[in-house]
Amino acid sequence: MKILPEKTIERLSQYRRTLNNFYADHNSNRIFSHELAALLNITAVQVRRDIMFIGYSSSQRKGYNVQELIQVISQIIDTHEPINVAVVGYGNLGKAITTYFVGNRPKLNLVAAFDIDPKKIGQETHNIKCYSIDRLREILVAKDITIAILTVPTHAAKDMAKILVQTGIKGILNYTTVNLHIPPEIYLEEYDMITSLEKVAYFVKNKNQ
Amino acid sequence: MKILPEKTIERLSQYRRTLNNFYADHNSNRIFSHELAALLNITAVQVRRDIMFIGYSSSQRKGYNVQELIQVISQIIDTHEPINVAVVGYGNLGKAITTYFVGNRPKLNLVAAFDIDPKKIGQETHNIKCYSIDRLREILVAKDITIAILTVPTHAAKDMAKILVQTGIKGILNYTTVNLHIPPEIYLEEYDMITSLEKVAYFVKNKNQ
DNA sequence: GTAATATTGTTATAAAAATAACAATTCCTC
DNA sequence: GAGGAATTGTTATTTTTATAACAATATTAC
Ligand SMILES: NC(=O)c1ccc[n+]([C@@H]2O[C@H](COP(=O)([O-])OP(=O)(O)OC[C@H]3O[C@@H](n4cnc5c(N)ncnc54)[C@H](O)[C@@H]3O)[C@@H](O)[C@H]2O)c1
Ligand SMILES: NC(=O)c1ccc[n+]([C@@H]2O[C@H](COP(=O)([O-])OP(=O)(O)OC[C@H]3O[C@@H](n4cnc5c(N)ncnc54)[C@H](O)[C@@H]3O)[C@@H](O)[C@H]2O)c1
Repeated sequence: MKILPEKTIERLSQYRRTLNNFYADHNSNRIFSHELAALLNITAVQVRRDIMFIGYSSSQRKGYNVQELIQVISQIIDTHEPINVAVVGYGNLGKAITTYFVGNRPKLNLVAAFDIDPKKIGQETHNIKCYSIDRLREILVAKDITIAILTVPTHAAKDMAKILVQTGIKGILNYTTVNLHIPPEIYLEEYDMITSLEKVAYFVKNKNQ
Repeated sequence: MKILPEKTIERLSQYRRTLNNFYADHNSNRIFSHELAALLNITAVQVRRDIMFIGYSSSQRKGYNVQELIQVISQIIDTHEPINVAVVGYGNLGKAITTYFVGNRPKLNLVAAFDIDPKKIGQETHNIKCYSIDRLREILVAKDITIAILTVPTHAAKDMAKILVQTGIKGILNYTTVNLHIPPEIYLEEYDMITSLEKVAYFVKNKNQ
């Protein structure tokens, strides 16, 4: 299948989460585009267009089959084999993420954490161990880890990204407040909380214009 | 000034952060559009266009004055009076955020945290106290808090949003994996880590297409 | 002092994303 | 079973965002 737009991929992830909740709550196997849209604060057309993109269709006038839709979305955004993920930097944020992710997605396994601090190394949360950063390459290979979530301190981010690239990582989700420069074949997603908060502040301030 | 595009606001926040770092590192007061762009992995035109939007200009051929540019950006994205922010839900993520924010932005003050758990109430990090959620309205008013960062468990998110709306909050930054439904005059920004990670996984998988 | 070069500022164009419009279909009511 | 209503699927349009093109200007090299 042709590669899908970024925004569609983001929404597909949200659709799946919402559909799972919907199924659990309503025990209904049918959902209309406007129902799904309302749950996500978007328009029904948007939903239908995304669903068109992924090539799924319902019999008209009946709404979508919830289970089927979940499956079709999963076929697109999940991989066949589970993807293994590591947290690099087991501090406040790294630990929060580790706790949070455990068991969250069947095909996205958080399988290791790394830190440089001897006090952190050896710690364990829900069977996820924190390893010494010195063992990064060894463990990445051994556990077939392809994605890293970067939560080291700002000053260490650049070097750590370099090392991750050298070990052959395929994707990085960067939560440090440093913009990384890595080869284009490695997928990089960056998120900055302060930027989000400043955005909220700006639009709160300027909402009546 | 006319309201600026969302993406420009996001980039302005990033520009300011990058400019501050640049100034500290290089002790230079001049930066070219292509330098700033390279630091952020974007194009020089994008930078120049954003700077045009905010009405700042350098004398041609000399690059931008770093300090001035920081100031102009600050005038736009900062408020005159500092904005006060609260974290609602003092768990793993809420605590991480609290620790992280302290002193980070001069005009964005994280001034309180809230929780329902008696064990959390009364805890203090860097002078930020965790209050009982029962005192939400009282403290929001007393401390003039206008923005809330929501980090309660999923099941409590909906109700908490309702309460925040009732107390007259102006903006919410929602980190729970629940899409909120609040009146349009309240600015809402939502971010879901799982969606980001699933996006990375998808584009890692489909990078060669 | 002139030509070449580098850089900005701005307009023009393209690409991406969202919304609107509407035909086709199914279901419901009578 | 005719007519109306609701819903999907798709094309058309608009809006937003990013990129390209390029004139204007300052700087540098000679
Ligand atoms: N805490 C938050 O809510 C938050 C929010 C936004 C961004 N961030 C960013 O996330 C990053 C981490 O924040 P935090 O609050 O968790 O900080 P933290 O200091 O609690 O954690 C950082 C961890 O990284 C470890 N570390 C240091 N150097 C390392 C290296 N070379 N290799 C491996 N591990 C190393 C430290 O030992 C520590 O455990 C920072 O860059 C911060 O800017 C944090
Ligand atoms: N931890 C992460 O890295 C992470 C990442 C993405 C999203 N999230 C989301 O953030 C939220 C919090 O995650 P967490 O890992 O910090 O969970 P957590 O359980 O550690 O923290 C939640 C806190 O909220 C408090 N709380 C419960 N009900 C409350 C109420 N009615 N009012 C006020 N406080 C209340 C709890 O006492 C607890 O301290 C969840 O919705 C989760 O989905 C967390």
